[in-house]
Amino acid sequence: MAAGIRSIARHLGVSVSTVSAVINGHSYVSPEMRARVEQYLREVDYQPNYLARSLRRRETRMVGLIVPDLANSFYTALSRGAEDFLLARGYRLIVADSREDWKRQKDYLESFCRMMTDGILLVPSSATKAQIDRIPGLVRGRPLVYVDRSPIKSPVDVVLIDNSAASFAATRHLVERGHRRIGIITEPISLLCAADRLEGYQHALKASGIDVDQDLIYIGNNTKESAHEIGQRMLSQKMPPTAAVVCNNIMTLGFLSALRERKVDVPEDFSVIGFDECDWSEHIHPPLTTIRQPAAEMGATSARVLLERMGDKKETPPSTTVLGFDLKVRSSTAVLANCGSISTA
Amino acid sequence: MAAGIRSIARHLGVSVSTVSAVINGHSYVSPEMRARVEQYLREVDYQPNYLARSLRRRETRMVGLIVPDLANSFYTALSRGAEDFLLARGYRLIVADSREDWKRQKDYLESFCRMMTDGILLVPSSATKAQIDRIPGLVRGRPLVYVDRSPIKSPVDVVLIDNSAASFAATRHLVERGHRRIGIITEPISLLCAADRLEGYQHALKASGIDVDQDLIYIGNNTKESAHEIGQRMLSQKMPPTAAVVCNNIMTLGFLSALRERKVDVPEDFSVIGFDECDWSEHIHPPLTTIRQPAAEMGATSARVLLERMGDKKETPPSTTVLGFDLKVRSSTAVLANCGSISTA
DNA sequence: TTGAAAGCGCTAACAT
DNA sequence: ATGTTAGCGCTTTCAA
Repeated sequence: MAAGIRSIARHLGVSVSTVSAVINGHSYVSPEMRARVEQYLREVDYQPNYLARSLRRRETRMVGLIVPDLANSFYTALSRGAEDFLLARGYRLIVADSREDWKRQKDYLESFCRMMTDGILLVPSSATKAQIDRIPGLVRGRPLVYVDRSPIKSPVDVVLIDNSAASFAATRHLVERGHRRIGIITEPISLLCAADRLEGYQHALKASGIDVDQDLIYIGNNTKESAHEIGQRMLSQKMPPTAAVVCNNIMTLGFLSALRERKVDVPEDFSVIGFDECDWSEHIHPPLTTIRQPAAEMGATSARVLLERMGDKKETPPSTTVLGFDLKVRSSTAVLANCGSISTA
Repeated sequence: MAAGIRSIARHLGVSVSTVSAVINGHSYVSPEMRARVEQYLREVDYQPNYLARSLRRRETRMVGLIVPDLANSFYTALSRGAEDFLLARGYRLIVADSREDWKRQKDYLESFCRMMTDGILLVPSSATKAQIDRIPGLVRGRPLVYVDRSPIKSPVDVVLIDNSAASFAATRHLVERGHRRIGIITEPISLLCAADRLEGYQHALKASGIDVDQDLIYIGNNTKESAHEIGQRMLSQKMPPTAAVVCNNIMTLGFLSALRERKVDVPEDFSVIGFDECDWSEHIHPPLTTIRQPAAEMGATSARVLLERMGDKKETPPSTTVLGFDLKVRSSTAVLANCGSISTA
């Protein structure tokens, strides 16, 4: 159907290599010849077949990105950051959504390899240690960089924020508001990101002379539902906390709805601080205090690191790039009104 | 690097076609041979090169989807619906984000063609009529279906809801709450979707004996910012409306923030009804009354229509598939407290 | 400056 | 049941 280089050459009475040369802007083609070919190329609106080109060139100029939840606007922002950076350098970005599912992630990793993407950006989904260790093998030597989350001790490049410090800041913010019983709702701690956040939280408590209470540490799975369930459970405890740091913005929504159901007012009765800035962060009730991660920058930076790795012949050892974060204080965190006791059903 | 079919054949002392036959599950290979080959395939963890396979087979089993705003969860839901449907049928989905930008959309359309996707799902970005008319040409005969939005009178398959009826229902809901001055914040009316919504709105007003006031029709560009600016302008009018239907969920957020700035309380002073259900719809203040579109179903249905079109040799005329919607009433729409006058700065 | 020809890794006739 | 071979559409030596 679509005109190929061959038929074009035949039509023009020139060789395929000449046509190819003008398509690829090689300099030795005579101006007249170039004009004639270009003219015709435009006429038939020639579109190169990337399959053939990539097969021959042995590069696709595509990079794949896998995120655990594309419905989470943190990851769409990250994706746009990476896309813009790559587009400006002649690469296309293919994004895939693992939905926090190991199988899906594995399939995408495999697909990307089969599609011959030149490199892979991965926000690993939570998984078992054994699964996580399989990742480097799955990409079969292709350049890979972990973004936002990373395995504990990884043999590949990583780009993320200082999650420990971020969580420390969040927790300290709550302590400064007078809270002593502070909970944390975290992701499964199979990944460094979650482990660091937990660590920062514990560190902040200790630094303030508060004992870490294991009953105040809740593990969710990054869904609204799990956070909702955690909220229910939390409020049924004998001594519920008066504040919580929630490590994922989707979980924040689920947690807030549990509080609302139990008629626990935020921030009068309970303070909440979330991770990641969203479209709706300032629109929900009450406007949410959050730890803001530079999502777009994270995407762009990881793309840069990946491109560097791709162009690196001398096996430079894996790098770790740490980005900044900041605390955006809104209305969801406040000094407790009736210190110490909150109404639970 | 990666083992190819050729080196595998050589290693096994068999021909490439035999290896190819077992890879593709052709039945005429003897059980022993099959076992031996499969065994080795597993051993080296053979991954077929999709570029080569697709080039040869002249099909990629990939379909491309372009949405205007991936940060809008309506479109991520749509995308997941399409992805699940396609995956189950052996197709992969590539999603791209045009960011409501014609140039980006055009580039992706072109990219998809060059990548030889077998079909394309398109939620067209708003654009000029001339641009929209170019779309069928850009895909160069590739199967295409418009999703959610479509050009007025399109020569290709379309899947959407009855936007006119949806907007009618939204407007009527407001009328039933006693509102007479009702505004509509819509997308650029270059596409049928927006035109229909405007039409449904006007129809509902007329059906209730209310004159359509051109000053109550606002055209935004699907960004928070544009809706915020519209909100400002609206509240500065001599006779502002007391309610509005907002045709896009991102614009709803921007519009609400304008109301908040002007200290106009929702729903006491002003009622708002939005389009599309989001994670945060029930979490914002106040919980939002919305028209719910079946996003995932829309994705799946459009994928089905596309596959049918792809497998259709006899040029069946373009179809239009209309999906249902419903009205989810929450707290953002109410009877006006102080009928008729609202406080504007 | 242009052309001829050899593949990239795979599939699918077409032999055998 | 297995092997030989001709491409898919392109890029890229290499020769002319």
